[in-house]
Amino acid sequence: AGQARRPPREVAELIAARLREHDGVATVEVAGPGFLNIRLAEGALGNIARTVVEAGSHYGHTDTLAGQRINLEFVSANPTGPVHLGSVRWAAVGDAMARLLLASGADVTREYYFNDAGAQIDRFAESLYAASRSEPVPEDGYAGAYVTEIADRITAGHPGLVAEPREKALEVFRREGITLMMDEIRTSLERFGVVFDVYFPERDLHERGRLTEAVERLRELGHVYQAEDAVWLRTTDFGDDKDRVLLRRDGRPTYFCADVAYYLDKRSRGFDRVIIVLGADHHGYVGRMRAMVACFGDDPDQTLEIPLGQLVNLIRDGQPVRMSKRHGTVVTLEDVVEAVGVDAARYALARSSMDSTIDLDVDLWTRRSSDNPVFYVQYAHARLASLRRNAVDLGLELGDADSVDFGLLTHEREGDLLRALGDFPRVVSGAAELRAPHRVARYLEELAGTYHRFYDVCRVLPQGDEPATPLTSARLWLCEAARLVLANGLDLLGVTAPERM
RNA sequence: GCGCUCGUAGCUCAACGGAUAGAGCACUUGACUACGGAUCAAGAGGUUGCAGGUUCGAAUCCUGCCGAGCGCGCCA
Repeated sequence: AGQARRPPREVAELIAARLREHDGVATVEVAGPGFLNIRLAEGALGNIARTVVEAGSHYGHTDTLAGQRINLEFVSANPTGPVHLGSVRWAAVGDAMARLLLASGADVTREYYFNDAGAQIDRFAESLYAASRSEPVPEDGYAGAYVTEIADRITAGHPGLVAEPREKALEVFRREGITLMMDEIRTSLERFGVVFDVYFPERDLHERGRLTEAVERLRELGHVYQAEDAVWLRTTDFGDDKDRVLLRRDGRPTYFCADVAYYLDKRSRGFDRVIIVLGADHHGYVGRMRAMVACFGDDPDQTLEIPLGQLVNLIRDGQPVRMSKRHGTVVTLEDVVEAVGVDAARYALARSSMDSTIDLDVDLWTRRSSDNPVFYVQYAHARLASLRRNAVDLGLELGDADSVDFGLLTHEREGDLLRALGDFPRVVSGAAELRAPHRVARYLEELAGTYHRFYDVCRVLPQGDEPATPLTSARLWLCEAARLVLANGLDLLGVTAPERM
C-alpha cells in the first residue's frame, strides 16, 4: 500500500479480483484493514496430507537461507568449571537455532570457543594446586567439589607431583585441568544432544601469531594508535562508548584482542555471517564487537549478529535456587538433566523467547500431565503412533497415494488440521530468519491441540466389523502427516518424539 | 551517574506495525461401554507498568517517568 499510495482496502480489492479467477479458490473477501480471506474450494486442502507424507522427515525444509555460510557460536563456557544453568539455555537455544538454519538451507558450523589462555586459567590452576594440598581456596579462585575431584584425578595420574616445585606443578595442573574440564563439558553437552562441529581453543590464536596479525591489519587500516604506552583500537569511530585497548602497557594482548583475531579467523574460514549467542550479562560487549567489525571494513549489520538472551532461574519447591560461584554452589547442566530430563529441559529452555527471563520450575517440568507442555506435544505424537500401530493390526497401510481421494477431507476439523500442517514450512523458515526457535515450540503446542480436536470428532479407524472406507484411507494419510510434522518439529528442538509414553 | 534488556490474565508465557491482544495451568460447568480421557466442549478472567507522541492503525516505534535484572577494567 505504501508503494501504491492507495488505501489498503482498495489494494486488497484489486488482488481479490485476481484471486477469484483461479480454480480451487472458492471465495475471496476483504476484511478488516485489508486482509484477504481466501476460501479454497471444497477438498482442495486435502493434498497437503499427501505433500507432507511424501516429503517425510524433509517436510518443513526450505531453501530460504540457501547459500549463506553461517558460523554459529554458543555456550563457549570457560573450561574452569562445569557448564552452569545460564549456559544450558544457550545450549538448548543455540542448537535449535542451528537446526533451524540448516533446515532453511544455510551452511552452518556450530562452534564452541574455549578460553584456555589468560588469567582465569591461572586462577583455575592455582585452585587445583591448592586443592591437591588441601589448602584453602585462593583469592578469586574456584571453589566446589569438582575442583577437588579434578585435582585428585590429576595427582592420581602423576605420582610425585606433590613433590614437584610449585611452578612445575602448576603447569601440569593447568594443562591437565583444561583437558579434563573440556572433556567433561563436551561429554555433558553431548548427553544433552548438543554436538559442536568445532571446539576452538583460544590458545591456537596465540600460538599461531594471529593476534599480532590482526593488530597489524587494523594498523594498516588506520584504526590503531598508541597512548599511555598501550596500543588502542579507535572503536569510537564506529559508535562504541570508548576506545579499547588491544595491547597492554606490558605488551600482553587483552581478551578483546583475542576476540578480534578470532573474528578475523572466522572470516578467513569463509563464513559470511558470524552469529554469537550471548547472555544479557555480556551486552556491554556488543558495541565494541560491532565497531571492531566495522574497523575491518565489514558491515556489522551483515556479517555480525549477537542475539542476547535473558537469564534463567531454577525453581525448586517454589523458590529460586541461589547460585554462588564463590561458594561453589552452581546449578550445572548435569543437575538440570538430572532434575527434569533432557527432553523437558531442552523444550522448556527453547519454548520461550530469548528476551524473556524464565523460571525453570522443576516441579512443573517433571510432571507427567498436560500442564507440562512438552508432555502435551509428545503425548499427541504417541497417540498418533499408537493409531498407526492399531491400523497395521487391522491390516490397513497407507498404500499408494494415487489411489487415495484426498478431496474427502472436508470436515471443518480436518481443514483446521490441514491448514496447520501446511503452515509448518513457513513457521520453520520464519523462526530461522528471526533466530527464534520458540516459535516452533508454540506452533507444536497449537498443532497438538488442533490434532486432538480433530481426533475427538473424526473417527479414523473402522469400528467393530465396519469395513475400511476411502475416508479411512484419507484420514490415515492425514494422521501420518500430523505425526510427521510433530516429529519433525520436535527434532528441530532436539526433543524426542516417543512412540509410547 | 551513564548504558543495555525486560514489564502482557491469578501463575508460566505467546503475539514479523494490522482483524475482537492469544495458549496452557489454576477456577466454574459439562462429555467417560475410552481408535491412548495424559482427551475434548463451554464459561469466566486484560486500562498490555504509568503519562504523552508518531501512524489510517501501537503490546510492538519515539520521549519522559516508575519498577526489575544486568553491564560500565590495560579482568576474562
